[in-house]
Amino acid sequence: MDADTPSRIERLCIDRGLKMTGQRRLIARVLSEADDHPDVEELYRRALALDARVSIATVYRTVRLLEEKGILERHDFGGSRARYEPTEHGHHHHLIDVDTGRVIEFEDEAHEAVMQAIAARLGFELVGHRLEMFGRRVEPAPPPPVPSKARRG
Amino acid sequence: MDADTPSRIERLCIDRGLKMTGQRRLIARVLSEADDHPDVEELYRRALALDARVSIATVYRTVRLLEEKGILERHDFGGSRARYEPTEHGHHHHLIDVDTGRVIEFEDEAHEAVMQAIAARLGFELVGHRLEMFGRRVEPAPPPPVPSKARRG
DNA sequence: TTAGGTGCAAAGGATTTGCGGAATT
DNA sequence: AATTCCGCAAATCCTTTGCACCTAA
Repeated sequence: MDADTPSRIERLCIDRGLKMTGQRRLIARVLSEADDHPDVEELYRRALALDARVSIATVYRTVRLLEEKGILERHDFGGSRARYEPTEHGHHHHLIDVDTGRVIEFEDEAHEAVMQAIAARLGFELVGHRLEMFGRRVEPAPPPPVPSKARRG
Repeated sequence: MDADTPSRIERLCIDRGLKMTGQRRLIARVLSEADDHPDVEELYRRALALDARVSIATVYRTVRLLEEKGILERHDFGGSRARYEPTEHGHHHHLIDVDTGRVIEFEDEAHEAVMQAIAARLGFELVGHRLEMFGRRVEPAPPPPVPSKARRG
């Protein structure tokens, strides 16, 4: 993606009337190019690699702002820090590979339907829900010698 | 529950060979009597009310120990601190009332089945999962003057 | 007796914030 | 020009820990 072309997230920011500074543009670009679920530390690292004129405080502030604007979603995948991803593709959930830490996204209509049904049964209107599954690959090749970084929250 | 009768949690601790100190007995009792999902601060408060000889550090240590032993489950309901509940009744999940903060527990076989199916479809063996729903009570009375509820993402 | 638990206060890690200077509309 | 933002460092919040003392087994 060209550095001068407004990134997808930058466009969203503009649409919502946010003042676009150099650092916001930068962070928006990093977010737009991410296809994973980075934490603030990681976003900061990626942003720094493109332009050193950012502070981690600004990344925190921006990420928070974008979450409030509905542009970003915050997740808790069990680690100690929050991880973010752009709100875009329809409602989906996450399967975390407990051996590698890799996050697989998925959506499932049956599941959505069940959610609605459960809420209704309990007398509630569903305004949101969150699902994380933790799994282990079924009979993969013998696991690599990479020590799993078991971080606890 | 009599203060001298071992609480349910205390029994579990004994079964797992944990050294039972006065503070552990106390915390075990508080946990056994809780039917909600208190955070450490709250557990500490309740314990203090029964016996002042506890420190919050011990509550933190105990809660962590019991979680490692599988006696407690830690939850993240969106607030800033972790909340705990005894591991007991079968696998269940939580519906958080977004207006009152109240937590409703439920279990649902259909949902469990769907979980398994999703994991299998993705080539994983399910080792755990976490589900939280956020909802709002549906009132039987006619809807308020504001007709359309703008769906927020 | 001895491994392990406890209290206190200090340390830690993630995130927020006050403030003076700087950039955007 | 007015408003909002940024960087820095200090502050917060929740949680963990080092250390000296205490206690269950």
